[in-house]
Amino acid sequence: MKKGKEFHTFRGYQILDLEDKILTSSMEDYLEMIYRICMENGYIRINILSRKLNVRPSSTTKIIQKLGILGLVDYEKYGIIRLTDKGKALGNYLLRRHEIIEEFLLNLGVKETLLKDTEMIEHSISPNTLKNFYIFNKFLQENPSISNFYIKFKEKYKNEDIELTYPIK
Amino acid sequence: MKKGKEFHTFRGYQILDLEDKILTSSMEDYLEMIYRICMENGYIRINILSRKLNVRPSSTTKIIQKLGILGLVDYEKYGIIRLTDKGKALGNYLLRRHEIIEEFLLNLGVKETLLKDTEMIEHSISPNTLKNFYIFNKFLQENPSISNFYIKFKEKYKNEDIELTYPIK
DNA sequence: TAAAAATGTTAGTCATAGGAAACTTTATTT
DNA sequence: AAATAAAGTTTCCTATGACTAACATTTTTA
Repeated sequence: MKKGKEFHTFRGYQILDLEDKILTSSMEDYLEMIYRICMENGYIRINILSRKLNVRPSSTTKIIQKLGILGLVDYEKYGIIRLTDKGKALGNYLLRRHEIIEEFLLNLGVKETLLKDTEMIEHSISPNTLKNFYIFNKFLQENPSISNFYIKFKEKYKNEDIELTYPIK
Repeated sequence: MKKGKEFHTFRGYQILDLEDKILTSSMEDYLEMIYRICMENGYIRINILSRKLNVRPSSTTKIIQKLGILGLVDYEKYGIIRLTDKGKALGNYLLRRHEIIEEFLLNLGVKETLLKDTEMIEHSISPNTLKNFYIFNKFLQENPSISNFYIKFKEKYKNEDIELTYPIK
């Protein structure tokens, strides 16, 4: 009987996730970006998407084909990419998740690494943890005095050198 | 001139990280576990480590060889694994990081998925974000009345159905 | 101490998702 | 319309870190 406290490697978790998740982390990133742009523009092309995500078109083609098979985008060779209803629903969730995490990190005081940390955490947390992030955002929103108090509290530690960086080169 | 707002895929970030990071995420998981056990036991063996991380011994052997080359563990074929000073310093940091994140999530109300979320976030955040987590823990610790107030606040939303889960099967 | 069991290693396979190069198709110019 | 440029695709390659199977070594037990 496992105690539910079983450790796994990062890779191990990823492999376990494959079994019950529809999309891999990278596929989610593509879909999220497609959603962002299609909501404005109606469609997107391989090239633009590649540039937005800093990958080569050949990588994008491959992923789009997969998203097509999954019924998340409408797409045929050399054509434009559009979201299906299913793709829209999922894309909307992904963007929402992104925004909750981004606001959460912002509330905590994260700045320079905001985008990267958001994009990495997106793929790391369970729906319930996301909900907790969301509730925390709400908490600060509804209690501005605590929010301000917290901001002042942070200031104290701002320059304090708590060594929380890699100890070796 | 990039605006520092450049998006990347999950994979893209991982590949960028390889350039300036010493260890991959999985290697960090192995080292952290080695540290946990060596601090108690002085050494560890391939088999035990494999069981702890839910991987096969052949996977462990390969990673240990890499950690050996990096000078983080002392190890020779069929022998025991010990941490070098360098390995201890890094392992200590990794465990510390783990514990800060775990406490942070606990403070937010994460329970069932605590271990998995902690292990995933470990590899997702920058040192500065870790520091922000740490400061938040301190904040609640030093302000128990706010901490209690926050716990009550969470209760209100506990059963509220904010749909923050995958919208499709 | 010889046989059996447990432990550890090596070699080869897999999937993901990135890239380069060569090619095809579509769009733009002249 | 033909030539050129841009966009997209395909094929093949790479790395990581899982796995299995076969083999080697060490430890235990009879």
